[in-house]
Amino acid sequence: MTETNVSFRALSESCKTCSLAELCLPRGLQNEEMQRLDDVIKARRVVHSGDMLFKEGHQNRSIYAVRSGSVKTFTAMESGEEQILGFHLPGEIVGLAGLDRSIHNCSSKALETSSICELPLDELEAICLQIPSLQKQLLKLISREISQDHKMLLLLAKKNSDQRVATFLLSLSGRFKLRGLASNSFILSMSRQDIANYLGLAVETVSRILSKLSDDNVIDVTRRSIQIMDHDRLLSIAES
Amino acid sequence: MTETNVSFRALSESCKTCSLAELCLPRGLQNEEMQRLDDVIKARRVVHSGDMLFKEGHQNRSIYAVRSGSVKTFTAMESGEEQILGFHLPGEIVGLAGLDRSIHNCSSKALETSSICELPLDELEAICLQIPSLQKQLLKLISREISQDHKMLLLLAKKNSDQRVATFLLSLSGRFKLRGLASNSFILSMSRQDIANYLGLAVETVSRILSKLSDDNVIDVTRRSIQIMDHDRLLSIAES
DNA sequence: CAGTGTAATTGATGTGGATCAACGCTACAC
DNA sequence: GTGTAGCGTTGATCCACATCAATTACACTG
Repeated sequence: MTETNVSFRALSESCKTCSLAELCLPRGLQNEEMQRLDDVIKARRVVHSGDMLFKEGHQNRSIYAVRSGSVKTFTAMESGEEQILGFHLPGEIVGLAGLDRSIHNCSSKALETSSICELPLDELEAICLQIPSLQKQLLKLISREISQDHKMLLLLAKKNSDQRVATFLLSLSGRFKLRGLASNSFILSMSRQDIANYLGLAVETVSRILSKLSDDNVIDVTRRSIQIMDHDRLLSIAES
Repeated sequence: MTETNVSFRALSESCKTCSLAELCLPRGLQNEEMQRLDDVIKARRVVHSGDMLFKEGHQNRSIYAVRSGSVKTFTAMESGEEQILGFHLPGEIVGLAGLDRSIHNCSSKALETSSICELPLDELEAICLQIPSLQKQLLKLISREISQDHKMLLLLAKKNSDQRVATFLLSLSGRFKLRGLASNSFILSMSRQDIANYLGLAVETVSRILSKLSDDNVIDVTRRSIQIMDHDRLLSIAES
């Protein structure tokens, strides 16, 4: 997959004109405030598939907003194997687990060519004290992160493999919709391996379930391209 | 279990003299600042086993610090069954998932007679803007919460039942130690059912593993009383 | 466009932990 | 004391998913 899911969106050089502003950190800011946030953003850089945003164990100095493309965050077990903690789409913030400026307890890697805004914590913290609505939005994003993690705890502790895969597809679908993208037809930026790892399953199991869903005409799968044919059915599988 | 794990500690009426201050929100505050935090604390109330601190779906107006005893937080699936998200010991903060003052996405219930400090978000937010080191400590506690959730994601996605139970016991042990309590001999405030639910296992599995660990002289179990006999062995099981 | 490496699929088999069932222990009531 | 209820343990069986193994489908390279 060489092009991003939001390749057709203009990648503005400023939060003020960024089409993702309503989802991202600048939500609710006045024009002048947004300019100050813009000034904080250290760099809007482009990363490629496999590039690291930050590494576990390193000093944490920034959080990152995904502007286009997608990234994953993951942590290593004692044994060395990785556990994927989340996938992040445009408008989502990466690195919130390290807001206290200690060392990173997870790593982050681009899944495809992506555009990333870097926000140094020192400066972000400073303007948060001056712009209460920014502070508020940051807290909202943190709460959302924790809630999302809680949903995953529930998924991993209670749901069977069918429910996990269905829940995963619906989560992606919903997040694409929120971004004004097609929610019933999208490209997976992550491998089956990544999906399996994230969902606590074997690759073969994920593959088999996708095939079964396809046979049952609930979805249509062609390698990384997904079409949701029967959203209700998928939902009832996810929540069964 | 009728008495709390920290029943011997003085339960002060003020953060300034609270023995848990170094673990809790007031960490790093000056004397005068601590007084202002004290003023924010709405109530120091005593709850009993089974009492709810807050309920999923209700409006979120406060966070809570556990002063003595212990509580659990949990969320309900569509089907109604609960999933425990965490256990909270003295000095730990409950309710961080709802810092944005939306509605609670989980519930919290006391596991035993416990003393709880309630901090209304409106006022907490206000003095956070005035006391930067309080703001900092709050962020640290949030980061810790997210990190803890990430450890649980890894546990649920990758660890087998032996590793899960061993990891659980070591986590409790470490947290008791941090509080100056006996780390090798403690009472579980939660039922086998709660442990199993939290770890994504069946009650029978938890029971069997505790028995096996006891047979192997790694721990000693008598109902809810736990003694860790061989910490290193337990660690090697947890990380195997 | 043949050749190679990686990702994904599909089938066959094995197993860890769930489920079902029975029983033991402790606490509390009367 | 005896009864009873809830929690915890232990044993027998089953099954969902992992693992192992083989094959297929692309993507990339020269």
